[in-house]
Amino acid sequence: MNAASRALERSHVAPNNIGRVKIPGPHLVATYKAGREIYGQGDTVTKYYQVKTGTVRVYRLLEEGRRQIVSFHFAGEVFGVEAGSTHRFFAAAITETTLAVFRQHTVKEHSRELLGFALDGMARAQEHLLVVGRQCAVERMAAFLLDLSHRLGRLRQLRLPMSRQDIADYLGLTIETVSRVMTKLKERSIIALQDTRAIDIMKPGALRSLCQ
Amino acid sequence: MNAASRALERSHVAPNNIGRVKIPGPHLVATYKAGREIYGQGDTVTKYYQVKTGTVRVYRLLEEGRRQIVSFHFAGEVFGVEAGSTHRFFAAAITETTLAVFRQHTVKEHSRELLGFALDGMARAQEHLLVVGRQCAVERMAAFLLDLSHRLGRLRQLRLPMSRQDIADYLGLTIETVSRVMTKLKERSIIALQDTRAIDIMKPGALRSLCQ
DNA sequence: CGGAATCTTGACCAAGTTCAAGCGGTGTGG
DNA sequence: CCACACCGCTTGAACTTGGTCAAGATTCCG
Repeated sequence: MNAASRALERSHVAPNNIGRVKIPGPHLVATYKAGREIYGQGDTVTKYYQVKTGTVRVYRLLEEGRRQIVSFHFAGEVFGVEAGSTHRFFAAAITETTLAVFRQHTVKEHSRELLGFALDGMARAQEHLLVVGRQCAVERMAAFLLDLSHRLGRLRQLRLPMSRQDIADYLGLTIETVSRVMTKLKERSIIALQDTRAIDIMKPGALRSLCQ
Repeated sequence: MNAASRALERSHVAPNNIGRVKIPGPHLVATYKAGREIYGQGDTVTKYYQVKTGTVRVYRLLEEGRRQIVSFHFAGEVFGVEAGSTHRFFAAAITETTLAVFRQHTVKEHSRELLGFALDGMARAQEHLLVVGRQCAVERMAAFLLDLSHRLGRLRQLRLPMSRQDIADYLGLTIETVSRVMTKLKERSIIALQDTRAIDIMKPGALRSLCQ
């Protein structure tokens, strides 16, 4: 297949095209304490949300205590836009979070702006799928850390808002594996840890070559 | 978490809301032989497509010959709508396929209809992610077969348009594992195989209880 | 009929999970 | 102020699932 020979650069989902965009129209601002649920699976869709500060996780609970986190959302990012009339996932604040809340009264008249969010969400889910479907544990962590550093402002120093359990459930791993991979990256001096949540990316190049 | 106690019925992505919809506007009809590429990663996005007959796979090639199939598309389904101006995946015909081809000149004026496709694509990718991230091999196959039977018209008898390799690359497994799981399902009389591509779902209930 | 795909099966192996114990920080109550 | 329990994280050892490698079987065609 000649297609294979084409340049396949890692495509990060355009992080800035809706980044800190101010969405026009009236909205409320709501604050959620860490751990608070924003909406639940089965709830009627009436609003969508833009993170002002904090971090949100969108996830599904499966039987036997399994959980899959579908996406994290940071400042500027939009979530809660869905295909049907009821939410198919749960959303919760990870840290204390403030949200701009928009009414979704007439999806039709907002379709132009919503389209961007939907396409972005689709792209994110697809890239995520790639990582979870075809990469090993180290590659997943590398991809995750790079994505995070991009979305939090291309920083070398990261402060993780989420727990190891959240990371594990996002990457389709166990908490123990996440921990072991962290240790391995630390041993190779690819990252450094101030404490468990404060990560320093020492060798971004090494991370990049790991995940692709 | 009280959220966990809510009814969590398996949410199949609404298969019919854009199913066989006739999209208004001028379009070409194009035919692709089995295996032919429809677009490649990096190509400029100028069109989007609705399958009239046949089956399409959308995928990415990774290093070391790894491949992840992001989605399959059957008659009536739309693909090729993307966030950016270049395609982030490859698309190819699996069997001989005819497509209705729509120009995407002004995304803005089509945003209302495109929104539906984008939301649908997002939902599909998210459900897929769930399967690949948190289910074992048997559960993945079960989910796959059920999804397929829904989308091909809630049939008991399926004719798989794709190879074992395609299924493996869709589910994040190897071809050998797919084969072994098929055999196991056959041994348990949950499915029956006329030939490798013709599947009879004997116990849909058993399949359903397997995948969740 | 022969040759090439495609698929199945088996034996072995490795990555990641499971289970269990220990560490370190934090908060609480005696 | 210290003791103790709790929580999140790390580490180790045993185990399991699915991957790898290799050999056959089956189908598809020319």
